[in-house]
Amino acid sequence: MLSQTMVARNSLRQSDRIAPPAAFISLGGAIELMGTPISFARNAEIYFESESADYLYKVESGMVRTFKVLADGRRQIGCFYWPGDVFGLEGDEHTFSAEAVVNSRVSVIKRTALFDSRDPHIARQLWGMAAAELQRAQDHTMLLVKSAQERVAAFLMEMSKRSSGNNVVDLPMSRQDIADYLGLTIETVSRTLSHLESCGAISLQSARRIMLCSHGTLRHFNA
Amino acid sequence: MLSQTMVARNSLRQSDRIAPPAAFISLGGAIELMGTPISFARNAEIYFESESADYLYKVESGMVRTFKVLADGRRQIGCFYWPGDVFGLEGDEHTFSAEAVVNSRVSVIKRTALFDSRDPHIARQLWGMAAAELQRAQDHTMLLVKSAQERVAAFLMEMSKRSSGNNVVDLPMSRQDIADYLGLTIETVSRTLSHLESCGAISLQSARRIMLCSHGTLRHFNA
DNA sequence: CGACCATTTGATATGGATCAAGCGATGTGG
DNA sequence: CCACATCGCTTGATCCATATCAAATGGTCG
Repeated sequence: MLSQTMVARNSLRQSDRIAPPAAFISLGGAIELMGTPISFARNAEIYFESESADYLYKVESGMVRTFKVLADGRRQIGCFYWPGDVFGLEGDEHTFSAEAVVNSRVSVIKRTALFDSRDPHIARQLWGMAAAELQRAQDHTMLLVKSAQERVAAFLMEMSKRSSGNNVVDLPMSRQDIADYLGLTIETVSRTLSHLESCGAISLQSARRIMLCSHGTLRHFNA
Repeated sequence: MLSQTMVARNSLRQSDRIAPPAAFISLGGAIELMGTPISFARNAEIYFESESADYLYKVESGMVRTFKVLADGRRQIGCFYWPGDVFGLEGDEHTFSAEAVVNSRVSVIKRTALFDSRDPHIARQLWGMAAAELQRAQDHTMLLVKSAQERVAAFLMEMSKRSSGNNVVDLPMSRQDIADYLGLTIETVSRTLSHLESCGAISLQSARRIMLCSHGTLRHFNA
């Protein structure tokens, strides 16, 4: 129950932000009409825990993680967001911080621009996002009560579904990221991956490139 | 990682429903204007996982739990809802089942009555509920990565805050409910409570009535 | 009183954390 | 181009928190 992480919390350097914030198109109809994407370097901070949540964000390329650092220094990752995902949809202030996992482009739009809109199309999109976010959080809760094998297997299947769709998964995130998402240590994640490989369920082509050989076996481990 | 639960899943008896469903006032303005509350007996089912989520529910008295039964038979409780709380706000179909923890009264309203409304007051209330629900789910996630002591201490403080507000907490739910909420076993919950008592942090006046003696100590355990 | 159910307590087992070392890739300076 | 430092990952040995198995206790209702 102690400090697993302590990772690069020095990610506030302004230099991480590659491009300056663009002017936002303050609405024209739908969420697709956002401002020019902003680029964030690997590990750059996008927003911080407790900042007021004035904007919504959409991943255009790369990957974003949201997380919270507990009193004892451990980091819990709330979610990984893929291109197309919207994040930052919370209450009045952010409950998590957000960082780029790899170099990423993110578009931004003022919350009020959407929430004040009377356009039923926008309202429907917003509710869809809220429902998706709640679903993610609930799924995450269900993950955390499973065994290490089940968590890792479920994680791989989720990553597979979100990425290519084929059997080879390229993980943009580190073992520490995975561990902090699954509520495990890097050692356990690593060992579990090795074990899944020895079972023939997966093949570790490199640390970050994994081939899922037997979805059946994985699903079995996932229970 | 095996069957902790297997509890009363035979809760579908019609007799559990004390009163017949009342006619709903199909909107007049706000959520307060719901139909006559329906009574549910202890452990009675309110809705089932995967049913289409056509209604929203508000606890008028008693307590409601939402839960999901995993493939291996374990039960995970998603949330306990107190009087005044609204539940059932999910996507198009329920991801959890809902049951009364004790004899309870629940008011019901058709989702469409609210979602189709153009009343900005209602829209604001809906977003408030969605935000609360998301917050609950995220807090729950953070709970599940803590130690048993931290989970139990956090649980007690949450219960204290939600109920009387004073130092004596009456728990309407069983140890099994608590265990399934915290992702622990009943034995661990029981032992942890005993330990907290031996530390002087709490006093077990009876199994379900707990006095919080030292909020400081509890908060310390909670980390 | 006696049956039943919820809770507590005890003894032991085990999954994952922790501590520690080794390994492979990547990058840097000489 | 190679020696070497660094970083991310894996593997090994051991420890500990919590699960599991088992029994005792207490509270409730007929």
